[in-house]
Amino acid sequence: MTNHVTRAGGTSDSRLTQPAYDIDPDDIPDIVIRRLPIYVRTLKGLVESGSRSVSSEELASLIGVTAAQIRRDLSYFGKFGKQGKGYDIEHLSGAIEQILKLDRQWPMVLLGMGRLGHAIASYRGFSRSSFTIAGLFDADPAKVGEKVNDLVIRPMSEVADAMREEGIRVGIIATPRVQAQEAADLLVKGGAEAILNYAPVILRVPEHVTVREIDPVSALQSMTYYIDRD
Amino acid sequence: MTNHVTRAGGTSDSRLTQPAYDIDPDDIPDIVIRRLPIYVRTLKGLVESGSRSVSSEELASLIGVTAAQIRRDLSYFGKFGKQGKGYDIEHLSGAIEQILKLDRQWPMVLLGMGRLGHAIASYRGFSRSSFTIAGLFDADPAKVGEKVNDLVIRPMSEVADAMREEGIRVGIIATPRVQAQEAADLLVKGGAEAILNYAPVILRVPEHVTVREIDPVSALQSMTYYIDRD
DNA sequence: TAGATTGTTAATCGATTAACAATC
DNA sequence: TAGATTGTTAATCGATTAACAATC
Repeated sequence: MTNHVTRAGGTSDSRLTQPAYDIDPDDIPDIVIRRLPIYVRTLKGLVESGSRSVSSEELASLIGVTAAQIRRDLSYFGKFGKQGKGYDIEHLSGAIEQILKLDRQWPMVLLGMGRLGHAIASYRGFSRSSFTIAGLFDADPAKVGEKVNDLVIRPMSEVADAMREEGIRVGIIATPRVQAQEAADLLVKGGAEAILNYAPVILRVPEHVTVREIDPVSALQSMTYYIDRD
Repeated sequence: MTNHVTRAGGTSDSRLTQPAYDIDPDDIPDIVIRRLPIYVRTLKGLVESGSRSVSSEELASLIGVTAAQIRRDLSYFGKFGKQGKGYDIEHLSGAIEQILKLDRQWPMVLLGMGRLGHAIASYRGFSRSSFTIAGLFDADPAKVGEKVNDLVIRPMSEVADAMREEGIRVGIIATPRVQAQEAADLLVKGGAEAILNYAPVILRVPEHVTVREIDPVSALQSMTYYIDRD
């Protein structure tokens, strides 16, 4: 789930909102990291609505968590608020984006260009959110060469080389289930450190690679448990 | 997250693998419920591969969890294995499917027929997994009447009535962000007890309604935190 | 029977919450 | 200044793991 990064030498600028000592990503619970995107999203919504600052209490009620949790989560990374005032929305939003490394655009490769792959390739939500699909790949020679949104589908065998050449370290798997592990292996070979997996399989990857599953079927299958009458 | 079901009167058939006393769904951690679909999926894979029984140890290594966790999870629901032997794969799989109420087909309504909605409507994975899309709805009159896979898109205003008439209690939201809460309200009005939400918003729903989020952007945004070099 | 593996309890680990001193 | 709200610590809650008696 996590890797073993240690950030290099702390700076001595005491005005930084980041704590002066180094943060080891391994010291911060992954569950906290997974909440940060929701904080950013909600803060950006507040910016749109014209607000300038929020208290942890207000933010918490918007998100549906406790104020204590928000304050504790943020305290892992530094001090971002003002007692009596709350948080400056733009500042906090920017700070979390920096923590998550969302202050840049991440190119991604997409593996598997069936129905699902096509839908993902055409999805507009990624680019607004620091991500760009930069390469499409499929194992089926019949699909290779097809053009999808200005990108040409390339042969699966070229993934690893393409990733290294283009400095891509994020991959999306949208292959059929049985080819997903193979796809993951290729991504790892290409130097992937983050994999978004739409295939219904648990992938085996080295410890330094993070994987997140997108699994609507499992989500549905767990909800029916709670449904009352038949 | 959970509701307040109590199953009616326990049976006296002592051969049942289900415990004779009643299980209150609220007594079982949601995190356990969310793992059950993965157990089923993995067991079905084992059936395909021709195996007849598995130990908790083997199953655990396939899934990437501990054997203790699997045994403890299952113990919430009854006794499914044989000491010295392990679990009969078909039997365990069937038992968990019954617990999750996957021993039937669940009709669903899909709200929002933009790009994403179309992709979801065309997805084949649901029907193999106890779910059927039975109704398509959109707020845009221009889309109403359009035929997608044998289903005609109906006006959003008809959702609640359609759900009640057809006895549908599962809904999928694929509307734009700003219309998602409105869509959720309509689903609740129609008697929904389970909502799969693809829109990037936290939905407000009554306590007896379960919601699960499908949020690939947040998943990506939390993974970049762990990426090493820039 | 001996060996293997379950089901379950108690110990451990980790995350959430409550409380409050610090401080804007 | 008084009031509000943060940042942080300690207490609580909940989930995971280890260990092992029960038993196939």
